[in-house]
Amino acid sequence: MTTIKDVAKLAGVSVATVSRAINQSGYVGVDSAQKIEKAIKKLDFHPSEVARSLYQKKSKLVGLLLPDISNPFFPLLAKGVEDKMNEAGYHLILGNVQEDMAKEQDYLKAFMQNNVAGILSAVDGGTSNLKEIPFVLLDRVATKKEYAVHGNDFEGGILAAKTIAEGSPKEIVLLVGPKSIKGSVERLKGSVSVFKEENLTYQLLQTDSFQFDSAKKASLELFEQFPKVDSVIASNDVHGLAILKEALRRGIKVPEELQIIGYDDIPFSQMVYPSLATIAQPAYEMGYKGAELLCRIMENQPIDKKIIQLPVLLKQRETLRKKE
Amino acid sequence: MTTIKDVAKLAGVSVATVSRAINQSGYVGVDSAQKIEKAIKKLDFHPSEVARSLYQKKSKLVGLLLPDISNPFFPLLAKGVEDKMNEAGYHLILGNVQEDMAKEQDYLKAFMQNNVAGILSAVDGGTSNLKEIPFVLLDRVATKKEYAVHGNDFEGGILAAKTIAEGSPKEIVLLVGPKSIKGSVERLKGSVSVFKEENLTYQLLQTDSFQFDSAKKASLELFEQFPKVDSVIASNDVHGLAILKEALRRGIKVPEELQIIGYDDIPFSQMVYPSLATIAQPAYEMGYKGAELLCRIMENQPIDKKIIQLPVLLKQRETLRKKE
DNA sequence: TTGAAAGCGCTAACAG
DNA sequence: CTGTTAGCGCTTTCAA
Repeated sequence: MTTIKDVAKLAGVSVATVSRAINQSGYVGVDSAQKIEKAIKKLDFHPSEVARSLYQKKSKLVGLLLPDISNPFFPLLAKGVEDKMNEAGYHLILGNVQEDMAKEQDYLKAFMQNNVAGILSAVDGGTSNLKEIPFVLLDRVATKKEYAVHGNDFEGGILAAKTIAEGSPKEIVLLVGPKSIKGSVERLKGSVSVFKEENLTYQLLQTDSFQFDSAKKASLELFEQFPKVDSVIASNDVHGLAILKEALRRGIKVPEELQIIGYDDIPFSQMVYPSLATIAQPAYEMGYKGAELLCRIMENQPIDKKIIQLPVLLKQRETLRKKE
Repeated sequence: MTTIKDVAKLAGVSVATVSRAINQSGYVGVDSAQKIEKAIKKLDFHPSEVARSLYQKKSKLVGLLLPDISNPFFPLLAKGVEDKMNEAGYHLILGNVQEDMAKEQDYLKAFMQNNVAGILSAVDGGTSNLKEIPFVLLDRVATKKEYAVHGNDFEGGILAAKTIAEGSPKEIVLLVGPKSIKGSVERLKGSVSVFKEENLTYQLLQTDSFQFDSAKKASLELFEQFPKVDSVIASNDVHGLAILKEALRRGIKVPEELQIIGYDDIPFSQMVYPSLATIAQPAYEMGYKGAELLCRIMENQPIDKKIIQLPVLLKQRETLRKKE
């Protein structure tokens, strides 16, 4: 490993000067600068981030906590985060927290031990003692965190319900995600408000999580418990797709006999036939905006909105009955 | 931030003793140990990984390079890597390299600057000057790397072709992934060997990448260029699903008029109807095994197999015509 | 069994 | 404009 010392020696200057040159801080003579640049090239020198962050008590790393990387919504989110962070010169420590509180704590600890400059989290667990590390919550807004970027879940719930209402539903089933997640509750509220207004009845089916196994399970339960269901609002696209598949398997015609709407708009929702209607959340943008917000916090820039709510969007697709 | 010094002071010993106690290296008196433990608890002390890795010239971080995190194959791989690495006390710096050489180099540099203990990569680019950092290649085996874990692509190609051959194919189209990726070539070879043997004709359709946009494009091209196609071997499941969707959209009966087989076995392949037959690669296991191998290298343990080839497995599903 | 002290590679006063 | 120097928090000889 070549160090700043080697560069200094080769360039015939002191390490301080090299440091100044690298960081463009303080004065550096023109010829010194040239000699240093040459030496750096020659030695293929890259300053140690570790040493730098030891002194600065702040690294160029930020932590990213995800609930479930195998749900395609989150890779998109992660990509948004990654792109913005890379632009700003940061790199990510990834923490995939399978809804496991212990793992979350473990990661948070690791983040601190590595002097991360900030944390982005799409996990709603007990964010406990994060002292003063800049922290931005993504997607799932917990109790009362200061900074967050999330979709307008209430509005999403309304949109989904209104859309379903237009397909002359006789028996609606509403899948509800984990109650511990605030977004689930908001969506439910939104949908229910519509049903109340339109005097529609509905049934609830609680799901354990947003994950695959839960989706499969829910799709079986659905038809068992509600054999006459003709309209489903799924808690996310993974669930929506599972239900779509199960319906087709049973020979139920979609959307004639069963209409389905999902949530998220993951890429696969367009890759099935009939394509899954859904409420789109801008996952990539959410990540990107969250990262932007984090950058502002880290750089002590003025912040106009501490909580950014992104609009959701109805994607009319083939699992929807036409308006009468 | 509380430091080892604070602990030492509170425990009434020297920092050296605290260090020994933490790392269980060297002698520590019983009562010293107790006092230290108490002090650590009381101060909620977590040793700085940054300082440790500065001295050791090795951090508890490992780099993970992925070609495309939005392809569900890779999150699974990543999860395998993450699980094993966490068990071994490591954390991941994630690098999502959208088939972009510059980004890859950038990440590699960042990995070095952070003193990563090792690198796992599913990207086949120019791994250039990695000095002596332990390095394991995943999935896509490049030229002649020393350590790697990958699926048996040749065998996979054979399996796919044999399976298709059993469905009395009249017109076979074989989608070929990027030629720069060795796996694509191997699979092609495997499939072709079967067709030769069985005296079957086939057409090739080259695809640009393994990603979504490419899949959509390929699905359109396929039916345009080969309107009479009745059997498809897709370059991966994303492509397989895209073709399945397009076929259904066109009213083509699957599998009666068109049989399809994919590659990878991503979770969504089971979540469509008809479910997509595929050659399963054990993504999670591949990640896990790769991480295991890396750990062995990092700890200088003896290594029995430098290149681990994982078996692939045929998943008979509903997009396949029955044997006559 | 323990502590003093010398770094790991870099940055930031502070003199010159 | 530049160099000297004192750390950042931790580990590890080397004496005691």
